[in-house]
Amino acid sequence: MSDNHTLGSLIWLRLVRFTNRSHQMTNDFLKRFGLTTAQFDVLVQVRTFQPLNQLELAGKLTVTEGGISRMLARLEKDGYIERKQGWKTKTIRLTTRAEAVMAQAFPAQLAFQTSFFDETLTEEEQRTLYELVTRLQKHSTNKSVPQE
Amino acid sequence: MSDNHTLGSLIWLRLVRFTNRSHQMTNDFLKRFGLTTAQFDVLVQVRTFQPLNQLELAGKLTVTEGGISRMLARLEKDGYIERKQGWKTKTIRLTTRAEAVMAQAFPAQLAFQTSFFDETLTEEEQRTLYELVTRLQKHSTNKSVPQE
DNA sequence: TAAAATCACTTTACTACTCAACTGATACGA
DNA sequence: TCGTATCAGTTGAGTAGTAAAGTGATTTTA
Repeated sequence: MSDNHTLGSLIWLRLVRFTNRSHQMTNDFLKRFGLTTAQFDVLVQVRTFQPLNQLELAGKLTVTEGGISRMLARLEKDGYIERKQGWKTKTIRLTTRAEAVMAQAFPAQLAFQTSFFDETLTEEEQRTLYELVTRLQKHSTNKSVPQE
Repeated sequence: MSDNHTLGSLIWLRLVRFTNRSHQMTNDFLKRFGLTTAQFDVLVQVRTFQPLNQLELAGKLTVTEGGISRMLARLEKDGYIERKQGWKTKTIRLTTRAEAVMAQAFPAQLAFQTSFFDETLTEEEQRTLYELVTRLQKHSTNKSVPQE
């Protein structure tokens, strides 16, 4: 281990480059359905948890309220979601158009995403990776930034 | 394993949420040095590989040429880097100001980043994770998006 | 019951990226 | 020597995010 790196920092770098590349390729892949990676990500969450409000959705996507507000405005304009102002909150649902697109896009994207892993890791290795990454991800939601 | 998920897609989701959260927390952490995560990432690469040109740098950061062009324009304006027009290419170097900032920021950020891993995984587990992620990352640089 | 707090969401100004069209300099073939 | 190709970098238009201030309707409290 050199002065300039720790095992953790090397893992971090690989993770960032990998997720970045995958994000770009997923964007490219999803073009055939007229969706971006971020839009697809939102639609999957809405599809799974609808009806839900904006704050709940922001939490699930690890994005701020402001970010969700804009994103949903675009998706609404494009006819993918509906927002209904209820008692204090806006309730989000997929439109039938989005349901139709997702019925095609979801299994295709699932297969594409899965191929990244199936082409390099055995099932045993994937299980190990899932366990380690799950611990990391759960820890990161509790962790806070140290004081200055 | 349900109809809606594969092991690979579950790993992917955890990875995206984890890198996203870490990115946000790193932004927060680096504020004390007046840097963003993206700027820090660029400065580390320049520090390590200088002198280098913009295309080389774009490759290392898995970012497009256009993205690097804008980013470097900002960093130059803020006095962190210098660009010298050579035979066809622009050669990038850190300024003494950036060297001074990085001498402080680099070890601090290294320790912060490392803590994410040291607080949840044993050294043995980190070694395993590094090996698996390395294979994934290398594979992702060769892989291409399937035809429509 | 009028002022203050709360709550979900929006907006403003910004960073950071994408793709694709463009610039400007050098090289090269007819 | 005059197009033409190439090549590094820039730019325009757009998406996607951030932090922080603002809105507007309720609800609490003094």
